[in-house]
Amino acid sequence: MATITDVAEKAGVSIATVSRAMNNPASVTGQTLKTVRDAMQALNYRPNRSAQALKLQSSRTVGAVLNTFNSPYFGELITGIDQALRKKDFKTIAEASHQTAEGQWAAWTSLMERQCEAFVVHADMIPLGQLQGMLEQSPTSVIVNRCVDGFEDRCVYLDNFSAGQRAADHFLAMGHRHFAILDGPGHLAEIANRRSGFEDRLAQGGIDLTDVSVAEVGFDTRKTEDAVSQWLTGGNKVTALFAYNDIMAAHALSVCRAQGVRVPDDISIMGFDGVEFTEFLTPKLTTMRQPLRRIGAAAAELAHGLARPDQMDPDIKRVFQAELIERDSIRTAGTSER
Amino acid sequence: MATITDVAEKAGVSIATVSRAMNNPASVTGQTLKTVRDAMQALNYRPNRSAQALKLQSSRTVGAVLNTFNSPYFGELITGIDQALRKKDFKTIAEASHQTAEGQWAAWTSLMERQCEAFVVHADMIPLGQLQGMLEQSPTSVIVNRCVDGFEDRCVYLDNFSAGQRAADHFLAMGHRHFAILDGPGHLAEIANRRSGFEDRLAQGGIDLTDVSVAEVGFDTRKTEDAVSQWLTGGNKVTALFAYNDIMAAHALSVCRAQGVRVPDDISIMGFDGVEFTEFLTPKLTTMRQPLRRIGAAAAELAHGLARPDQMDPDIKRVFQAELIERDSIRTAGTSER
DNA sequence: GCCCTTTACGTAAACGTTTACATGATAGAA
DNA sequence: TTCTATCATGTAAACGTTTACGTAAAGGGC
Repeated sequence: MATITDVAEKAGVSIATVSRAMNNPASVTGQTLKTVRDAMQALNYRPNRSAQALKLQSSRTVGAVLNTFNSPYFGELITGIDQALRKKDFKTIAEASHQTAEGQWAAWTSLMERQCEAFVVHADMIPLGQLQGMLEQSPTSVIVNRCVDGFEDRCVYLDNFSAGQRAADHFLAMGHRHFAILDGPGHLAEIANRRSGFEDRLAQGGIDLTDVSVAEVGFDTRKTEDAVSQWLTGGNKVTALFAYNDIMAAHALSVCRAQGVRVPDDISIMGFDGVEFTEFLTPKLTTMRQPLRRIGAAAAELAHGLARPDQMDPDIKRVFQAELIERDSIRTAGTSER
Repeated sequence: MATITDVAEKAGVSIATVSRAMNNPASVTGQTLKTVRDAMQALNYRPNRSAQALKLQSSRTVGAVLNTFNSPYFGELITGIDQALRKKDFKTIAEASHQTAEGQWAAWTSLMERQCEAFVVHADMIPLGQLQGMLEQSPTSVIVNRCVDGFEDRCVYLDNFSAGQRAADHFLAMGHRHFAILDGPGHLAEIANRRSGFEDRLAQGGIDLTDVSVAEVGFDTRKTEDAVSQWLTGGNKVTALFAYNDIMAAHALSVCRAQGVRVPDDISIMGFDGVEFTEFLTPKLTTMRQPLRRIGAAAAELAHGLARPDQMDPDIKRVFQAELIERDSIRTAGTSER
């Protein structure tokens, strides 16, 4: 790679002049500017951003810690982050943590070493205390999709409690009384919130929570299938199934189909996340959509603002509401059952 | 951020000793090592990778240019890339090009400026001549999913011609004679290859190619729906539909469902790519699977080998074959039709 | 006890930038 | 013509590392 010195030599000027020609063209004669630009062109010169970052103490980069790259959830999130940052003329570096606490730590610190100026971290596996400690130490880190006590102003997340409530409301309004929950990993605070909201409204609606079947299936699709299968064959008349994400809802749908159980006629299913493929399912899946792109963008803007306090937008939205997408996997209870 | 100088001061040694303590612990006394490590701990020291890269002239990073972040296709690809690089103790930086030639150029050069040592580039929009020029200039760039004349040894891709052939063979073997193709952007070489392969075998099978309906729908889902809708209502008895990707196949499925056309009874559909959600479709989609993760991994290994010729694995696979996943969206022709 | 080897550590240069400051030339005012 | 202000450019230091080289102390062989 050609360096600024090569360009300077070729153009017959000093490296300072080359630097000025790039960063402040007005401060250099038209003639010199042309010579320098020609030299850059001829040598295919590209500035070394590492050197630049070192000198300027600023990399114009924010790092993002994601669980994985190949999920529609994180795909949307990172797209939102990247789009927002692009507008600020910042770059994004993403690292995958593979959903382990160690991976999240490793990715986070790796991004710090790479001189990112701010961070958007999906830190769902890191224990609360440690997370708080890190947030204390790293003033430009923002946590996405988790609300951390004492650092609410540095968290951008979905209001899961309320989302759970509204999911329950919808089922209740459709007349459902017999519930099952395909639950995510219970140690994840936001998943727990969501379920709390759901059960909260169920209880208010007069449902005995001990009658609600809950299977904590985590990310295990096999467990999901077993649980659904059991609900379908057991005599407990579940008519409403709330899944903690769309993938699990899709698996539930498959099990129903395999067992000849009709959706929504025999059982209604609600997904969560609202990712693209839910639209292609049969029936089209009713789901609570997370505005992931906007969440990502808001988190990125917040992170950017933390790194550049003078440009901080004072009213960045931090708490987002899920949106119920009514499609075809839920119908009123009772019609085919009583 | 604490620097190596801070650590050296705190530990009461020179920066050289701190550096050695990190990179070659054996070259330092047990006592000093401990002092230094304590100081690093206390100051929460993280080495500055920019400075390191500058000095070492090596960033241990490869850059990847993708069309987008939120597609299952690129999700799988980048996962493969990242996994392979991780094994070599390299990092990945991905940039999204938004599927435009300018975006691909911008991402590529941006990654060069960020001192990546090698590149995995999805450069489907860059004109051939320019691409060849760039490959000439950048000896550690590898192109993924496109075969560039004269640079075959730096391309890792799917054998699309053969994939098209095998797709046709499958339809033919199932007795189909009336075809429609939902085609991608025709200017994309690999898409064209795929269609050539498909038509090649059709012709060999005695099909008159002028009888094959082709709609070049690109990425436009609306066009897809219109085209399918027309085939379904027209009198031309299409029984076999070959889509250039799974998304378009899913849309085709939706249109069929909306119009009361049964799949596969009335029409058989084959997708392409084999991404995860095809499994959740009804009927489960028969599709040609691209081994994207392996393709990504191979491309990454090749790129790494280019940057580190001494570690180059001489027999990295460059051409991959698609795999037919037989599911439920294709059945033998004739049963319900003649 | 002396010399040589080994060992542990420090000094300083270099990587590619940016920028404060210095310098020399040009132009305008007298 | 001379002095000064302005302007274009050059010089050199600094950013945080690594590492060749230098140096001083310790250890071993006689």
